[in-house]
This record gives sequence, C-alpha cells and structure tokens, in this order.
Amino acid sequence: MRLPSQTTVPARSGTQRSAIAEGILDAAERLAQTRGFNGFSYADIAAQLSVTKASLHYHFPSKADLGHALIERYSRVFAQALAAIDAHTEDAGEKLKRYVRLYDDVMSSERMCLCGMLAAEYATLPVAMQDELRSFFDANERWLTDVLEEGRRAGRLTFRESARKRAQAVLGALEGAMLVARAYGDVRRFRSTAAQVLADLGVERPRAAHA
Amino acid sequence: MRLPSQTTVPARSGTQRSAIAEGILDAAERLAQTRGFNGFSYADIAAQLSVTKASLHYHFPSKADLGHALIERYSRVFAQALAAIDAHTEDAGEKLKRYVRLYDDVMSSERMCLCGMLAAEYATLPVAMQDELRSFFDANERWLTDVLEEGRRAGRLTFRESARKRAQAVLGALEGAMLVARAYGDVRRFRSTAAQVLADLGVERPRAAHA
DNA sequence: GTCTATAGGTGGATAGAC
DNA sequence: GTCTATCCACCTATAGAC
Repeated sequence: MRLPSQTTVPARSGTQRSAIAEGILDAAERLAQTRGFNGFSYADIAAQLSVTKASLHYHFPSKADLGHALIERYSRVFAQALAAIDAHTEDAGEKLKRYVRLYDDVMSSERMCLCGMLAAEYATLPVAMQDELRSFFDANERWLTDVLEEGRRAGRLTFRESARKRAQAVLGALEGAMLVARAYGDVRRFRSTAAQVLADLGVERPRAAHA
Repeated sequence: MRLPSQTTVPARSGTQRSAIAEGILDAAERLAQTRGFNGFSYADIAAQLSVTKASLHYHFPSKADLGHALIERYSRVFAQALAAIDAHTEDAGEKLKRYVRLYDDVMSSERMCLCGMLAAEYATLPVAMQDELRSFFDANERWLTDVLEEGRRAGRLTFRESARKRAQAVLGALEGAMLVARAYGDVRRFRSTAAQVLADLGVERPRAAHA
C-alpha cells in the first residue's frame, strides 16, 4: 500500500483524491467500522500502512477532516450501489433483497455499517460529521420510501402506515440487527432478522435463485 | 467490591454498594449512554460530582471495574423491570407494550440503551464487559421469547419463524430505532418504529387508555 | 474517603529537514 | 510527500498526606 508516483484511480464522479489518500481512507474506514471513530488513532492507521503519523496529517490535517472524507466517500459509494440496484430491476421486492444484501456484505467482512457506528458516537462527533451522518440516513430513507411506495402501488408489498415511516423502521431494524449480531460475531443472526423484515413487507422467501 | 463501613442503601438483591458509588455510577451511566464508554473519562465524572479523579479510583480502581459495575447494575435493574411487567399482567400484547415503554423512557431522557451503545464499541471493550454485554442481550432475548411463545399460543400474537428468532428481530429493531432516532433528537421516530414492530406482531394500536 | 501531586502513556497536531 | 522531532493536552492510574 504505497503507490507514490501516479494515481491510477479514475474516480470520475465526486471528489478526486490521490491513491494514497484512498489507501488511508480504506484503513481508517475499516477501523471506524470495527472500533468506532473514537476507537482508533492516527497511530493505528500509520502502523497498518507503515508510514508515520505526520505523513497522514499531510493528507488529512485533522481527524475531523478524515471523518468528513470517510462519510463523504461512504455515502457516495452507497448511493452508487442504490443506483445500480435501480438500474438492475424494477421489482420492489427484488430491490429490497438487494438492499439487504448491501448490509449483508458489510457484516460478512466483520464490520458494522459505518454510519450506524457513527450514530452511536453521535454526541462526540464534530458538527460537520453529524450533519453528513443525517444526510446519509436521509438518502437511505428517501430511496427506501420510493421503493416501498412503488412496491405497494404495484401490489408487490404490504404494509400499513406511510411509506416514509416504514422506511425509517426498515432502516433502523437493519442497523440494529447489525449492531447486536456483531456482538455475537454471527452473521446468521443478522440474516434472520433481515429475512423477517422482508417477510413482514410481504416479500416472499427466496426458494430458488433467479438470476 | 469494597464496602468499608456501613452502606445506607438497602439494595437487598444483588451487589451492595455505597451511596457514593451509586452516585458515581449514575453519572458514568448517563455519560456512557450519551457519549459511549470510550467517550468519557474519569475527569468528566469528577467534574459533574465536584470531586477529584483520584477519589473515583478509590471506588472503581480501573475503568474496566467501572464498566463492569455499569453493566451489572443496568442488567439487574432491567431484569427487575421485566419481572415487574410479568407481575403486572398476563397478556402478551400488554407485556410487549410495556417492554417498549422501557426503551421509550430511556430515549425520552435523551439517552441510548446502555448496552446498545456498548455493542457499537464492542471490539474495544475489556473481555469481561463483552461477556456481560452478551448476557444482557441473552436475558432480553429469553424474556421476549417466552412472551412471544405464550402470546402466540394464546392467539394474541401472530408471527412466522421461531419465537426466538422473532425475539432477536424485535430486540434488534428497537435498538436500531433508538440508535438512529438519537441522531435526529426525535423520540417520535423511535415511537413510530416501535409501534410498527408491535403492529407486525398483531398487537392492536392503542385507541383508548386502559389503566 | 478525599485530597494533592505525579507518573507513564497516548491522543491529535505542527515545524522543518529531506 | 514523507520523515524526525517535538508540543501540549488529556488519559488511566498510583503514592501518600490528611
């Protein structure tokens, strides 16, 4: 992890950053997702990348800068994943299954959703990070709301209350399931809850795979 | 755990502790529930209680000791609350409503469930705290499982899957709802999700109060 | 039981050479 | 861009007087 000269990374959309900065973010992201934003230091990143702390400060002057970049990138990647889902299928049930799979992938790498993690540390975060954190949840909520609304209209999903409130409930349930499951180091625990969230919406259980 | 002279506090069940130690735990608990276990220091507690840090170390030598006492007390009080619910009603739906109210009370004091908070910091906690944390969730899961099982048997509740899995899903959903709602400083957001969790189990929405 | 004083370590962050 | 060296604030924890 040490590519000094050129940059290699296209990164057409959003903020461009050097490959080195991306590597720092990769390490910081993993630490933040496992230990929390207050649970790691520049020294931890430096050790993993075999560079000095001072070097890290060149790329991200303050930890608040690092945290900002962390959420910004995470939100951007997540938004791309949601766009990819939209591009892949029109079916609300299938969209939700794929949405759940995004969380499942995070859990499978023995991490917690970055923003779920930061939500716990909310009170200790710089104001900028607090705002960006809510924006992440807002974006998730909007996407879920649209999917739920459309799914209900198409007779694919069933639920009472507004789509928005249901979206909030789904988001919270998945975040909470990750949170608790991680204490048991048991992905199945998350999957079990996720399956129930989908079932409660009327999404049938997957019996056979359908490409 | 160090009770020199008398104690003043009745505390018939469980570990006895001085009134001073209880005061320290009160302050530490609030800090842990708002900022996380890694988000506060002995200095924070000392400032709130107008004593010195050294004084705190007399009652809780290490922070691990403090954390242990924190979970132990929280679990004990929670268990008593569950016992009180059991003593008050036989109806599974009513039990669940009261269970939700326990969480609602925590949220209303602008806190997060202590153990939900600690679950986020899981990887950074002393092993003893990790074990006690899982015990807390286990106890919740057992109680919920019994209530769900009984409620279904009595035709009061409806759900597929095993009661145990449903219990895990309910617990996770409530913890996650608290987690996210706190970022918005909005208790209603928690209540909305909690109501849906109950509704999905077939618990009717409360129309009129019934003492 | 509480205090002062302090040890020993780590946190984020900066200066300036290379 | 990365390094060495360093600053200072803060952390947990202890010694010993009162």
